[in-house]
Amino acid sequence: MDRREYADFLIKTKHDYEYYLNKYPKRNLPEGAMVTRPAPSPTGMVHLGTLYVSFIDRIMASQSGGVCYLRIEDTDTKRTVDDGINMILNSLSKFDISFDEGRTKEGDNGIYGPYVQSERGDIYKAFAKKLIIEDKAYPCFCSKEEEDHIKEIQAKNKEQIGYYGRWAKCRKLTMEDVIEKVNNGEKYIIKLKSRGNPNHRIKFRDEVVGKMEIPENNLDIAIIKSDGLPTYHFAHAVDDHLMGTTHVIRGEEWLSSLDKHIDLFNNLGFELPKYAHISTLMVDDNGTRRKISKRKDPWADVNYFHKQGIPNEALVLYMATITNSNFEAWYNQNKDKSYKDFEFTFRKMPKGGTMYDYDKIINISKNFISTLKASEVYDRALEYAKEYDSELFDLLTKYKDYSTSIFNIEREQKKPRKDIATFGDVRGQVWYMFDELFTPSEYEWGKINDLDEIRKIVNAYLDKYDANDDKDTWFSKMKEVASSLGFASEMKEYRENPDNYKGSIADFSTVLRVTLTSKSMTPDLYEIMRLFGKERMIERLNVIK
RNA sequence: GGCCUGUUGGUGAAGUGGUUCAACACACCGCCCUCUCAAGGCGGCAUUCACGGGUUCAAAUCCCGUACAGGCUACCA
Repeated sequence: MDRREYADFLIKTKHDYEYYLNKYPKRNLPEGAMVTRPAPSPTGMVHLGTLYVSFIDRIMASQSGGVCYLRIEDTDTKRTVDDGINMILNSLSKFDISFDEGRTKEGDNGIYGPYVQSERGDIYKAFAKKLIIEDKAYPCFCSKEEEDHIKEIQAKNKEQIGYYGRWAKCRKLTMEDVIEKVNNGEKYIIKLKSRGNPNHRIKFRDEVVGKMEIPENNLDIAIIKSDGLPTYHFAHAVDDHLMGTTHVIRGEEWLSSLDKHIDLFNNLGFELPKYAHISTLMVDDNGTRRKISKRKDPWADVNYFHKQGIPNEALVLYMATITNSNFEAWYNQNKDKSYKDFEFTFRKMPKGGTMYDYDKIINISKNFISTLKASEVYDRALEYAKEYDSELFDLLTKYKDYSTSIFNIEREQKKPRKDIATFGDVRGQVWYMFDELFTPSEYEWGKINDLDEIRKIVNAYLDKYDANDDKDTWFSKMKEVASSLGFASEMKEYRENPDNYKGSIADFSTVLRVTLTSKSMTPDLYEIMRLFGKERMIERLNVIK
C-alpha cells in the first residue's frame, strides 16, 4: 500500500485536494485591496465582540476596494443553535454591516462557497489527506483519558505540556499498525505531524501589534475531530487560503495560537495571510479587568443596546471610536460626514485590551439623538415604545403632532438640547406633558413653597397670559407680574440686594414651572406653556392639593 | 508551570529619542451665560508616563530585570 492508498483507506473523500485547489480561483483584485471576513459561530446571541470585528472587517475591505465576506464557523456542533445564522445576519445588518459575499438568508452568494464550515467537510478531509500522503499528518488513537494522563506527568516533571515529540506515541505507529487498529474498529482523529522546533524563533509582524517573536510550534495538534469536522485551526488555514483572505482580523486571544497556524500553513504549502490581532473588549469588574462575558455582562449581547434604546448608529459610532483612537477627533471636526469617510488604519487600533465604556456610548448616543429632527425622534421613540412601553406608545400615537412638538422644544437649532440620551429616557423626559401620565409623586418646590402664595402667583400670572405672545413679550410680562408681587425682575439686581425682594424672577418662574410639571428642571418654559394652553394650565393649578 | 501580549490622569487614550512630551474625548469640579435644567463658553484636574537598573549629550519613547494584568496552553471557537 503506498501512501496515497493509505490516505484513501483512512479518509474517504469525494474529491481530492487538487480538485479543490483548482475549483477556487485566485482573486483578481487591485494591489492593496483587502479580502476580509468575520467568521462568527452561530451559538446564539450576537456578541459585541463579533460586531466589533465585523465592523473592522467591513470598513477595511471597503476602504481598500476589496471584499468582505461572511463565513460561518459551526464546527462545534454542540454549541451551534438552529437559528444562529439568521441571528448573525439580522444583527449585523442593523448596524450597517453587509457583505459582498458569503452566506445569506437565500443561501450562498459567491464562488468560494459553501461559506458554512459544516458544509465543507469534504474539503477539509481532502487537505487532511494531502497531509497524510506527505507524511505531515497521522491518525491518533489516543483517548481523552490517555492524553490527560500524559499531561499530568508532564506537569509534574515541569515539561512542556501537550501531544508532541516522544509523548506523541501515535506518530510512531507504522502503516501496518494503523491498518490493523482501524480494521479492529478503533476510533481515531487526525493530527498534524509537526516538525517545528520550539528553540527556533519565528520573527513575525502583526498589522496591529507590530513586530513580535514566537517560538515554533511543535505540538501535534488535532486537525480533524472524531465527528469528521475540522478544528478551528485547520479550518482557518484551509478556508482562508481557498477563499483568498488577505487579512485575518480577529481578537487578540488568537495571538497565542499563531504558531500553530503558521505551522499549518507551512505544512499545507499555503502562503500566510496577513494578521491583525485586535484587542479584546474588556470590562472593569471590581478593579480587575476581564473579557466581556456572555454570562455576567448583559451588554455582551448586541441586542442589549436596542433594549436600552440606544440608536444603532450610535453604537456604530462607538465601534468607530474604539477602532481608531484618532477617529473621534476627526469626527468632531467633520460631523456632517459619515464614519465611512474616515481612513481607518491598523496602526491606530488598540492593542492590549479595550475597556468597554458605557458612559462613552451614552455620550455618543446623546449627541447623535441631538442631531435628529423632531419628527425622527418621534418615529424612533414610537418604535421603541411599541416594543417596550405600550402605554407611552398609545399616547404617542394618539397625540402625534403634540408629541412631535414636545420633541421639538429647543431642538432644531444650532445648539440643540441634549437631554435624551437613549429612547429609554423618553418617558422620563416627557411624562408630565401628558395628562394621562401626570400623577406627580412630589412637587419640587424651590424657595417658594407655601401653597396659598403659589396659587396667588400663578393666578396673577394667568390673568396676564396670552398664548399668542412671542417669547420676548411673554418674558417681559412675566417680569412685570413678578415685579408687582415683590420679586426682582433682574437677576443682577436680585443678587445685589436680595433682602429687598421675596425672591427673584428665577424663583418666580420656578413656581410656574413646578406648578405645571411638578419638576424644577424642564426644557424651555415658554414652549411648555404654549403646548399646554391656558385651559390646561388652570387645570394643572387645580391638581395641586 | 510554559509561551504570548500589555502597563501613560477618575476613565478611554494620543504621543515610539529632543523643537509645547504629556494632545483629545468622557467623567468630575468651578465660574460665566437676559427663568430652572440641558446645551454652550471659559478655567481646573498626571512636575510625570507600573517599579528598578542600563544605553545616550538627551527616554514615556531603546535594552535588561521585577511586579501586576490579560490571553493561550482542548477532538471550543
